[in-house]
Amino acid sequence: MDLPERVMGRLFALAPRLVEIQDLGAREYGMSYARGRVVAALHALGPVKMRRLSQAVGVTPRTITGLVDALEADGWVVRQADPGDRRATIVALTPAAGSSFARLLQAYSGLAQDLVGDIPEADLRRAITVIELIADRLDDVVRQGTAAFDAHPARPPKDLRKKP
Amino acid sequence: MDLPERVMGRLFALAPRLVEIQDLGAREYGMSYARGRVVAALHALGPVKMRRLSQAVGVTPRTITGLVDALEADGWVVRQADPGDRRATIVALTPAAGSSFARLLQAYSGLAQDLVGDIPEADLRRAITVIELIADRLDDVVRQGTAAFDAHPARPPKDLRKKP
DNA sequence: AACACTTAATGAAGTAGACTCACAATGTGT
DNA sequence: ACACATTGTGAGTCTACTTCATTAAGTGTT
Repeated sequence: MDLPERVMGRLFALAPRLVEIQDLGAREYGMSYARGRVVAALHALGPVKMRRLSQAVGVTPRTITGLVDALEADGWVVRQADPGDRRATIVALTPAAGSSFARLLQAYSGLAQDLVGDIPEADLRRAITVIELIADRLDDVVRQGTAAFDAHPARPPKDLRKKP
Repeated sequence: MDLPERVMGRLFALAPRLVEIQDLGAREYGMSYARGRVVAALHALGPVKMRRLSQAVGVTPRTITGLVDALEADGWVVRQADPGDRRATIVALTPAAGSSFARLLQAYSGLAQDLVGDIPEADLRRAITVIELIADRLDDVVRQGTAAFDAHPARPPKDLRKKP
């Protein structure tokens, strides 16, 4: 088996575990994975409009409405009017949520130490480079949709699926 | 920011994209991400009991029942009686599904070439080592549940959540 | 100023995937 | 033979996600 395949295979296998560990962390703070991603985006971006938040998280605007509803009910975020655009809503972390999330980030920092703290610096730097390159290129692939698979004509074994 | 944090941060950011690209591939073949994982597990393991399949995929037995129901309706898998245990059901890929999935794997192989085919072999090997190490250790963390976070007492900002 | 067009957020309705709990059928050990 | 464990699934619920439709508000054109 060639190397590129193996790298991607390992990463694909790792992905669900990375999601799971984030899910565990989020639930420890009374959130779900999806809501945790919203809080993380807000932590990184600061107060933003709903529309922008939905793009950052990678879901439709309608989905963000629901997630923000839930986070607002639990006191994680507040909705504010946008002074410059009366159609828009600005979402912001509450101060309490900000410090809660900072604690969660600290826990992840400790986890990171446990996981890779003993690996030589040079190797870590190389790994970061590879991972970043994959992330950038994967971004393009995702943006172009299914183009990566279109070269290989694909059909399910039978076609008993419900028609739209 | 220290290196271990950065490595894990990049990986956490990469995870949703890895999932998304697998979702795209699965949908190209008329499946969803979750069903694709079931088919992938069957491809790797061969015919197995429902129970074992649920462990391989990492969901409850009840969830596998539903996924296999759907895959069976679309002709991806068949249920067979277990000769050695009349309680058990053995799930197997259909021949057509086997070759369909092989084509999907080929598409991923091409994708892997596009993504990291130009990276020096030595770097790829190092990256694989790091990723495998993380996967192994993360496995332990996930198995131990939330222990990694328990050191950091955590509360949501308010406690307005519905009580169980 | 009035018109058409676009954009922002959300209501309504539906689907998929995940969970827990309960249960009947079957297997296992004392 | 009896108690206990295991296997798969029915029933019911929840979260996250989608699309389509709607209301309100901004933007641009004549």
